Amino acid sequence: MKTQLSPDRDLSAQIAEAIRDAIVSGQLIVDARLPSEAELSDTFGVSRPTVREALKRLAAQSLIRTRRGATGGAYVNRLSYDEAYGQQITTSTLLLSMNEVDFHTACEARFAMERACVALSAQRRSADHLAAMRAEVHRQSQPGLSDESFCASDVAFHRALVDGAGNPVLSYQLAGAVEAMQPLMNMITYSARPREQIIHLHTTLTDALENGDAAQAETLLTELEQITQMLGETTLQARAKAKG
Amino acid sequence: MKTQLSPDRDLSAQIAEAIRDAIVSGQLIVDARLPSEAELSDTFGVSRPTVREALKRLAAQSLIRTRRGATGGAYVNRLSYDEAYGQQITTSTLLLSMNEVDFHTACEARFAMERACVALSAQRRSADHLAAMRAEVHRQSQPGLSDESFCASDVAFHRALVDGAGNPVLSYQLAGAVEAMQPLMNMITYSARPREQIIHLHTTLTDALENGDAAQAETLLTELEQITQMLGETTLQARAKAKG
DNA sequence: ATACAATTAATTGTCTGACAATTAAAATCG
DNA sequence: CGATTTTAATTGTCAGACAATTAATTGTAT
Repeated sequence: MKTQLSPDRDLSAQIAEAIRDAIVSGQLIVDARLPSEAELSDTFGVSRPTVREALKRLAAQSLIRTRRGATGGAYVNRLSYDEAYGQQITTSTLLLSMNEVDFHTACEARFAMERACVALSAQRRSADHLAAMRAEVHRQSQPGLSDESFCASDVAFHRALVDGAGNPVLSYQLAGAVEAMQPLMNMITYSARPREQIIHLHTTLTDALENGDAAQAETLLTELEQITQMLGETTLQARAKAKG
Repeated sequence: MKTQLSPDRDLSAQIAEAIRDAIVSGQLIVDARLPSEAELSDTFGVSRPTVREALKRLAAQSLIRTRRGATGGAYVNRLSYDEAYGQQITTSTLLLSMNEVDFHTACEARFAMERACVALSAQRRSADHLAAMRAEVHRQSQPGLSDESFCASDVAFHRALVDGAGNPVLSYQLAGAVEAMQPLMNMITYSARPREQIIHLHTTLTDALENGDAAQAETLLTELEQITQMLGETTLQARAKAKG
């Protein structure tokens, strides 16, 4: 662990960086215990508050966890898929909202990525995945469902589709991306007619995966994208009209 | 901003959460200035070090930036694509290394996602993208190139391919994913024969994009994946042999 | 000897108060 | 009016203290 600090940059940031490097490079392995705050103060030649600020930076990225008490201290955290999702989602969500990504771009990206794993899903999806998808389709066809709930169910449907590919890396990347786009997708108002269309496409898509027909599944996803794009456009136009 | 803190959880974590919520929900907009540390201490009823730990947590996620001086303070940060990349890459890299994702899975995910945008690239790639790709192919054919450099150039090539899709969301998601897999891809040793094959596929792939032939581009990517998978397997077998 | 209780030590969490460094604005002076 | 100095506000860092928590150790009674 590098202990040479330059005095002109934030000390806590440099210390956090040094420890992060040690973790990423494998010098500090999972569940390894870091020196106590007092020891770190000594080795880096800074005060304990400064060390603590550094440790909080790392804790914010789920790189370490801390525990009080006799055998307490800071331990290198095994980054779980769930934690990683969470961070990716907040990051992506902020990125999309702050940089004013338009609906069209977000939608295009989402469906492009989904098409990426539909071929694998057609080969590997389990009965559980198909059941989960059909369950969501059923929920979507319930009368009186709010737009938000319909949208949430839509996400769950696509999540099952993605998980069907049986590749955790793909699931991780896509789930993060799809969830991050939720705020944008949530702007849509789903009236009765498009809901019918979407539900029909979802049903057919599930059938296609059951039959291992990847090509048809891709075509159906493209159709879904077109409907979604149209709905988004309509919604935006309606808003612009209400505004002006 | 919620100021009600429960005494049994980390105060700095709760404060960070409260401010983060205010940012994500839009109560605090980009470039808004947070109250000074002294003011935050008062409103939350905690000491300044505690407030500072909370702010460092947010800074670690690039949610705020701080500046010293008269008009200094903590400001809500506009998350840039670069910062978001950086965070996604460290998170994904750690996730892959700590959870022992195998080469096959990582490789499959990478190429699946690349196929996701090749269709768009075939439509939209500019002359600049094609030029960048050809430049990397040229570098790859230089004699005496180290495996690591070859690999880095490979990433640059695929990065140009992805950017060619002209969708910043797609670029962001994919660039992060591809870079995170670098440590795994770097294990490969590229001997002369596979290099030739790869370079040939890269050239043909560039041509396909230039001609707008999406179908052929996808096929070529699949061939590239097969070669990469084979190389990975060979490398791993060689390592296992050397070990045992 | 064993089960249970009290003590102890190590460690993080928090507070107080102080001073240094930095920065922009305000005041001063030529 | 322009350049320089002063001032005020703010973050960065430090030192020392005490509270809270936790596990190990010690002590004690059965």
